Amino acid sequence: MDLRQIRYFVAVAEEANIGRAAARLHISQPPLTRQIQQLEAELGVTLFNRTPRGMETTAAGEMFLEEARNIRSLIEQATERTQRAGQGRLGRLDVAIFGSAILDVIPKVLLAFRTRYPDVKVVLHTMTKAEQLEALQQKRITAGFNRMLAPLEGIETRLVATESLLLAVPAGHPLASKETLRFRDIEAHPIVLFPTGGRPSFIDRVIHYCQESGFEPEISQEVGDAVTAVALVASGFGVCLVPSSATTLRFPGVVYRELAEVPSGFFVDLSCIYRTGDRSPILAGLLEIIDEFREVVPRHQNPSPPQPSP
Amino acid sequence: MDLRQIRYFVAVAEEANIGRAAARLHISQPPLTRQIQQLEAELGVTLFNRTPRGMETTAAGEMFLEEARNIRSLIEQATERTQRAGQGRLGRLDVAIFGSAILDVIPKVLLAFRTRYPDVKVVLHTMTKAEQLEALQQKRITAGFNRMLAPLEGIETRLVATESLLLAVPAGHPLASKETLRFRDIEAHPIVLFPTGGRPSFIDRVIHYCQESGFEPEISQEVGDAVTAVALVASGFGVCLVPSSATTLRFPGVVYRELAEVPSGFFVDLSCIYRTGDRSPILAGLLEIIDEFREVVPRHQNPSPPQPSP
DNA sequence: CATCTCGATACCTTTTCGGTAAGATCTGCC
DNA sequence: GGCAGATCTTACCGAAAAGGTATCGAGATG
Repeated sequence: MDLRQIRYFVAVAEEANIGRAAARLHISQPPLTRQIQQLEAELGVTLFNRTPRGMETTAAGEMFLEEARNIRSLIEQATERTQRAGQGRLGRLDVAIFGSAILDVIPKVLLAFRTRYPDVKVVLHTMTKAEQLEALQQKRITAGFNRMLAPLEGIETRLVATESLLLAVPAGHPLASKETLRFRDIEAHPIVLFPTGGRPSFIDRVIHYCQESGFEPEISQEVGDAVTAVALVASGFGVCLVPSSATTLRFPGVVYRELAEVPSGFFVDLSCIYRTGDRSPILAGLLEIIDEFREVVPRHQNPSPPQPSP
Repeated sequence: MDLRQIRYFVAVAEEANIGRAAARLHISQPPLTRQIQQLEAELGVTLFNRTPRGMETTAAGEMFLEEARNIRSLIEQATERTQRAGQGRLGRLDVAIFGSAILDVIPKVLLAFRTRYPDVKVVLHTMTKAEQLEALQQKRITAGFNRMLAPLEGIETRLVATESLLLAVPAGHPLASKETLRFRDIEAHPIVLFPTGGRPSFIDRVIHYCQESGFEPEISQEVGDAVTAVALVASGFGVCLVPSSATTLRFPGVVYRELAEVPSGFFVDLSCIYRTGDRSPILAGLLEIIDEFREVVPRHQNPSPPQPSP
């Protein structure tokens, strides 16, 4: 069987006349006769009764007409869906985020993506940095969001946002009442760090800041993610350095304070990671949106060019 | 697009390798390459990423693979359903019956048909004889059941059953108690006749019997169908001649009596009517079942060869 | 009975499909 | 680093299939 034969059959069935059907198909009549005969031979069924007035569908022909129309509409649908998938307007986007990346900019990016590509199903997976890299290579996800990324073979990164760092302080804490807070002021106070697992991470960065400023931090506790860290701050475990987007986390008993006289490079990047050479148009659409958002993002604080202390 | 291309595409997608796919399709590799290229060109979409290890479906390719499998299964279904329709094992049978034909043999025939052809939907229409003939010509029905049919242009008949005639008598009626009942005994009693409309009908036949036996019947009432007639008999309107199959109608206060010394041709035929030249295999199936049933049918009475009165 | 309509058949031309041979590119191995 | 192997692509040729023209045959029509 052949789609041509199906198209021809429908024309003949609808016109009930080979000559007219041939005209409609822009071919001459004899080849059409032959195609119909071949179709009947292949199915082993008489589809038309030949009358002196033309062609009249049999019951089997009527059945085949119905199915033929189904086939044609399915093919139309297949074509359209494939083309839309090719343009990235239809399909599925598997994205991994780390625990506290649900804050602020990432939901905004994903919301914009879903609005622009309503027929792309966005599936969110929660994964650590290491899990994201593995999942990327196994193609279980198309993109991941993370911070503190070292350049890696086969993985590309795209900057989403650069965030300044704030200090989360319990409301009654001595530091909460100071007017201007300098980085060195942290020295005397226990500090909560995150995330555990997957070094180098933000923890190493914070320790490095402290050493650069000339002191060793007193580590109160290491926890898995920012949300837990801020919760511990609320309970009085100590203070904690968090990306500015964490201010979306309004925790009773916790206030966020900007710091002056900060060490150099006192900010963190949030990036999107994906496979090098991934030409998926859906990924391209996501990156495009990320690019649009990046210009708008740093609103809690300037993109923090390393501030020399006065 | 072409079913060949779809078949080829599925093979390549499943093998992820043009060479192996070509082997599976029993063609050489270059034509396969070309068909895939043509398919991609026609869709305007890249379906595969060419890697040094083989062919890897893109997201669009994945989408098309899914649709391609749907298309193939739909075509398989179309083929099978059409073939079954061609053999009369799938489709629809529109049958017309007259009011009281629901008795006895016709339900049995239709039940047997539905058992043998479970995928043929049987649709029953209630029509008078005239309506049946019109519906047949307009192809609204495939077959009808009726009695007393005159030969007609374009209509074929097939005998379903030949039934003897019985006399329906009210329980307390003088005739109900007689030991042997002869046809002439009817003479003194009012008679209920059916069906009205569409002469010549059973009514004329009964009147003819009476005249042949040498008397004019006293007509109590003419009604539309046998069921009504028997109901009137129960109410004391008179007696009534009914086909033997009417004994399925067990009406309180009505008894059925056989008659002796009957006129010649004292029976009625029940026939199936259909269009001359209708080659529908479903109709053929119905006629086949009717033929099988006819041999079994006359069980209330012998097929009633005209009995010469002694 | 001549004529018209419609589908089927015969025969030829053109298109398309599949096969063979050779090219280009990347991987992996010694 | 160069060479063998695998894989897809390109080029060209013969074979199969599709379409076109001319004609036939059967049934309807005036």
